[in-house]
Amino acid sequence: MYPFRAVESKWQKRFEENKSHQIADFSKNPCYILEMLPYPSGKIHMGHVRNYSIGDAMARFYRAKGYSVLHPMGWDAFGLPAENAAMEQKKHPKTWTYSNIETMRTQLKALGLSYDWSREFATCDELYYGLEQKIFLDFYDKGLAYRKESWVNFDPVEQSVLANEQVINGRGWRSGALVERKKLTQWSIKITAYAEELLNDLKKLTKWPDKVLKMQENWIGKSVGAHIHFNIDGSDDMITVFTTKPHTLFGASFVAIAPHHPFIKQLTDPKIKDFIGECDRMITTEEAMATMEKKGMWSGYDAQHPLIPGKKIPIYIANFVLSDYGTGALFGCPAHDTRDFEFAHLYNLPVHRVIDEVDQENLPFISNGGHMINSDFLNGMSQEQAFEAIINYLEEKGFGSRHVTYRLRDWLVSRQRYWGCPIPIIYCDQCGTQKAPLPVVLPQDVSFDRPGNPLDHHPTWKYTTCSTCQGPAIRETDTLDTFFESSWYFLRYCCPQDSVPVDSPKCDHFAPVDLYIGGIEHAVLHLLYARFFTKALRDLGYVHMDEPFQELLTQGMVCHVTYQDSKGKWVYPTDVKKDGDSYSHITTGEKITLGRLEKMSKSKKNVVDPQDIIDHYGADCARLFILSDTPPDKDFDWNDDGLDGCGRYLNRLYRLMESIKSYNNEGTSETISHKNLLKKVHKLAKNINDEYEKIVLNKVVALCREMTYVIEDAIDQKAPLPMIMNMVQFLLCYLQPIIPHITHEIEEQLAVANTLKVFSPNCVWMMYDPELLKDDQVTYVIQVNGKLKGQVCVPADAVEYDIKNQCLEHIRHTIKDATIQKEIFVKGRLVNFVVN
RNA sequence: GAGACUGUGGUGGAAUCGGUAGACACAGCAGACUUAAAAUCUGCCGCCAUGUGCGUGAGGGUUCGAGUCCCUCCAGUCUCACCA
Repeated sequence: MYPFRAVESKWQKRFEENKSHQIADFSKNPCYILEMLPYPSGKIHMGHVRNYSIGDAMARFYRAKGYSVLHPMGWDAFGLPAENAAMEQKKHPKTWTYSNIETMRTQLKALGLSYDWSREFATCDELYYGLEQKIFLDFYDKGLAYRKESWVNFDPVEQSVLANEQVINGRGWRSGALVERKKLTQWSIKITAYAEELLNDLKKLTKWPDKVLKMQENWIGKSVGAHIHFNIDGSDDMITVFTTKPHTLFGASFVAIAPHHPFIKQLTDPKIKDFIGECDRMITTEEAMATMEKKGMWSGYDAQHPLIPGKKIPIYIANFVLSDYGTGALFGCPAHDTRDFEFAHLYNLPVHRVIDEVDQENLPFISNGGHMINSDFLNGMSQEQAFEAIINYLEEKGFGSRHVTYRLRDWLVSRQRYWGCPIPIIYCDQCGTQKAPLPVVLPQDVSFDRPGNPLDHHPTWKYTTCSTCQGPAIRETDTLDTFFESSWYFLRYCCPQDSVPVDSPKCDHFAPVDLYIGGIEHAVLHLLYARFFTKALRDLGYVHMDEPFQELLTQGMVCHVTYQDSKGKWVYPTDVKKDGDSYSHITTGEKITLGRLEKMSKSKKNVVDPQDIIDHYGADCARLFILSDTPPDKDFDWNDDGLDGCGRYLNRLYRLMESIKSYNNEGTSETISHKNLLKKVHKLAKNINDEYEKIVLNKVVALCREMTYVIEDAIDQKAPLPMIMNMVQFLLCYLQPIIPHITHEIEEQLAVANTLKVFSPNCVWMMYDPELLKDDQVTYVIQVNGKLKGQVCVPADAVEYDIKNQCLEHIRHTIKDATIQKEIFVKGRLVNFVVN
């Protein structure tokens, strides 16, 4: 039996003592492999094990191939759970966080992950967030960080802003209180300044999954159209609308504005005030938004149609018009827009058709085809022609202009929270908004005994002096959204101790990240923010690259079946006993029903603790199992049976080693059969190399298992020892990235017995010999009318004529006297006879 | 409502360019070893069944040949969701 406990701790100790995973040689080819950093919530979960096993296999692969691999790890350590823990367990967020980090670091080390721990940091380290404040001020100087009033989700119990995803059915996810829409002055980051570049550079990301590129493209949401100005009857004001279909302007029958459009301020009718209040209350959840009934109210004003003198169209306030998209106003053309059509029906507004196409009588008519009608000078044009023509006309007359709008909004970063990076700003009555001297350090003595932001309640911290006039001033008490920290940590790993946020030469050496691995749930926000930071930091001179992550692998979720008792309560897998086809509770004996496979989550209790797996089976076994059956990008279904199989395989490897150690080499000589086994090894070696390059690690494992059987055959067939040792070198080399402990142990033990050296101390990647990939025999498949009828083995240099004849001989009895009408010959593969 | 992706044995999954469907594993079955068990080893393992059979969600098409390409439909998963 393979003594995994002793072996694993031995090698982990040795790796650490030898600093095996720190970068020794800066002249070699650099390669940066990175996995998304974890939130230190307490202990690691299976998702971490999967993410980091994939990353570690790739890091070890490239290291073994001779690259100087940067493979760091750190902690995304700011965030709300630390404050919740402070309230529930009376622990200081800092204490809680660092103690969790301690636990999780120990766990990651127990998995044998090859991180360069000398570069580790937590984003809540004073050094890290202090330098982040420098970046914030750089953004501020460039106008990329600014304060604006915006509508936010405000939780009245928590006294804090909530992110959209923290609002569930209109209530705060934790307090359960009805969320209010509130207008607050908040710090925002001008990500929209980079919208066009963020969109265009998606083209450069050729090694990103299409799905993620598409999601980012949709998120940025570029729309090309026009601004059109409408004069208001009886007012000096003007309403500007954004539209992507300016050519349908002659079909306009109303203008609709958002409930918070500036024009509303002029309206005094109490009924309108009521209506706006109603709109405010209705919003919040996304599904509700989508299914919400359209409601509108006439503002009491009409707009003058810009192109039809004397024609007036009503101005409505409508609940479905978004105040922060476009101009917060639109014109409705019911004939060619479903939403406008619906609205027109509701309020009996006219429907004017302006696009015609044969056999398309029904309204609303929505398509890119047809030609313009009822539209004066646009009549007869295609939609594209009319689009250009009307924009030119509007610009000429000063009625409007070409305009591009993005769905992407600026990034609101203020949070009324303690456990985050303080926004380094002070407010002085005399001098206004001032940059704070850095670093702005979080005070330790805070209390969480009342709602709201502890920084705001702190008796002294908030009060300071203005750095310009030395007069009294107060600090900004909001902290930054924690996505801020994860937007540049990958640059910091290149220079974790430097006194500047990012040291350009060090960063230029390793960045951009060659391979970034993490969950699909970060497809938009984190990855978009990180891309934005990279571009902004480039423009500030910190880095010299456009994109942070060359290749992206989004690994699938780890899933497990769910169990429920008769009352519908979730039950942990460890509490379930299986008897044949039925399941029962291990202590109460109650009947348990099997639910569907779902992502492992604490709330459904369908979790398996990685620590239990490491304790019972060892790190190599856990790593092997999680990499073996499922491609990294697909969801992984956990089942304990597979784990036993992996344990058996490790034992098998260990036995293989022992049989080699006691191998009797006397009187053996190489035969053709041995040579063929060697060829098999080289063929497998080629495939394994290819699969590693493609990060299809489940196939790497499958092919390695095949290679193991070939070596066992070679031993059974008494192949010469040097040949067997050579085969084992291949196998150990290819398995080492996946199961590092056992492979190092076997290498060491065989090195004592013989003279094998594969990867320690100096890595040599085993490369197959192309000569040995060639076959002197080729198998041809014989088909009749495309159906398989047999196969034949011919010498590799056989000519087409001979092969065909041999095949024909083989199937003559099957086709009897049918005439052969055609013969298809595919070199090296098959012969197909077409008969009538 | 819009879009994207996926669909292969009891299960996870293989199958370069359209060329032997089911690699590798899990589960299962039978046997060997053993006083016995564990471990290990050997064999079997898509279906009907014994053949010119059927079979990659269903139906059609292109082709000498389709899991792979095209069309229609069904199911599931995910993303976006009044974006003017």
